[in-house]
Amino acid sequence: MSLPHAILTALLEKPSSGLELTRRFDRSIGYFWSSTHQQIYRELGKLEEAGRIRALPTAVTARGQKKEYEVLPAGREELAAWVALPEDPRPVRDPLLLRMRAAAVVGADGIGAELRRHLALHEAQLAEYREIEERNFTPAPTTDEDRLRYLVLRGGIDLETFWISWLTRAIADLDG
Amino acid sequence: MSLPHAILTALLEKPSSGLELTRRFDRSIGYFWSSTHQQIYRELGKLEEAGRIRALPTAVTARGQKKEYEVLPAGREELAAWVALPEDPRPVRDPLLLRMRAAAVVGADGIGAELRRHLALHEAQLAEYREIEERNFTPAPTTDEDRLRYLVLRGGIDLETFWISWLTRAIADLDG
DNA sequence: GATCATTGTGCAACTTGTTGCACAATCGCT
DNA sequence: AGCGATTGTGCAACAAGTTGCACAATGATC
Repeated sequence: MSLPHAILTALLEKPSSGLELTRRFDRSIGYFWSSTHQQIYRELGKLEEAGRIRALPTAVTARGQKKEYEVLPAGREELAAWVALPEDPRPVRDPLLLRMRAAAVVGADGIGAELRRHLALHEAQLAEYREIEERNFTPAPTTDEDRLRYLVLRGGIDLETFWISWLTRAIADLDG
Repeated sequence: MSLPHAILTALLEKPSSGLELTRRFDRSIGYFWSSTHQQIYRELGKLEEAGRIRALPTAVTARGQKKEYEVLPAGREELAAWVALPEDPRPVRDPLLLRMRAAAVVGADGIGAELRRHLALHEAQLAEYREIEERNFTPAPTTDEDRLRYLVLRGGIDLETFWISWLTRAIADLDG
C-alpha cells in the first residue's frame, strides 16, 4: 500500500541499490515505515515492471551483482498523486496495550518488568532521534523540504516522548 | 498473532456471539486492536477447533443463527501464558508521516488540508475517550483490574493528545 | 402474506508483511 | 591458491489483514 511510495521517496532522495535502500530504511524512512530487504526487493521488481523506476544501465544483470535504480517520470507523478490523496489514520494496533488489558483479566504477573524493558527501548530510540536532530537540524532548517523533514522527525521524537511518559506513569501506578 | 488473544480477553470479560464481539471491538478493545467481523469469525472458528473456546450449547447450529462463545480453561491458560511473554514494540508504520516525507520531495500541495482533517479526527477520538473516562473511571478506580484498564485508556488519551499537539504544531509551522 | 431493513454468520480472493533460506560476486588474509 | 567474511540479490512458504460478497433468520410495515 505505502511501501512502494516509501521506496519512490527514498530513490528520489538518492538512486540506490536494494541493499543500500535497506540500510537507509534502517536509519531513516524505516523509522516510520519499516521494511525488510526481502520486501524491498519484491517491490523494486514490481515498480520496475510497472515502469515507475528503472535499473541504471551501467550494471550487469546477474545475481549477486549490484543493481542501482532511479525513479522515472511516471514514478514521480505517481508519488505526487499519492501525496495529494486523503487517507484516514490507520486504526491503532498495539500489543502492549492489549497485553495490559488481558492482564486486567488473567493477572498482571511480571508485567512490570516488561514495562521497564519497553521504557528502556523507547529511551534509546529517543536518544537516536535526538542525535539526528542535533546533526541535521541545528541550526533550525530554512528550506521547505527541510522544514517538512524536521516535522517528521519531531513526530518521532514526540511519539517516543509519549511512550516514555506513559510507561513511567504506568510503572509508578503499578508499584504504588 | 494477537487477535486470538484480544478475542479471548473480550470473551473472558463477557461471553458473546461473533457480532456482539464485533460491536464491542468497535468501542473498546478495538481502540488498540482493531479488527473486522470477517476476521473475528475466522478466529472464533480456529479458537473453537483448538479447544480454547466453545459455543454455548443453547444455540442451534445453523447459518444466520446466533452462536455464543465462552472461554474454556485451556483458553484462559493460553492467554495467561501470552501475557507473561516479552514482546518488542512493533516498528512504526505511519502513512501520514511517510506522506510528509514524500511531500518534502515532490511538493506539499494540499497537505495542510489533510493535516487539519486528521486533527479533527484525533480531536473527536480524544473526546470519545474522555467520555469513557468520565463514565467508567470517575471516581478513580480502586481494584487492580480497573487500574490496569484505566492505564490502557490513559494510553489512548495520551496518544491522541500527542497527535493533536504534533498536528497543531505542524499546521502552524507550514502556515508560518 | 409479501417485502424490506436489520441482525447474524461466513466464504473466497487478494494484498501485505514475515521468516527462512539459497546463491552469486568480491575482498582481505594467509 | 584457498578460505571466510561481507556485500548483494532473490525465491518460497507462510501468516495476518482487507475487501467484496453470499446467504439465513427475524421482526416491522404495508
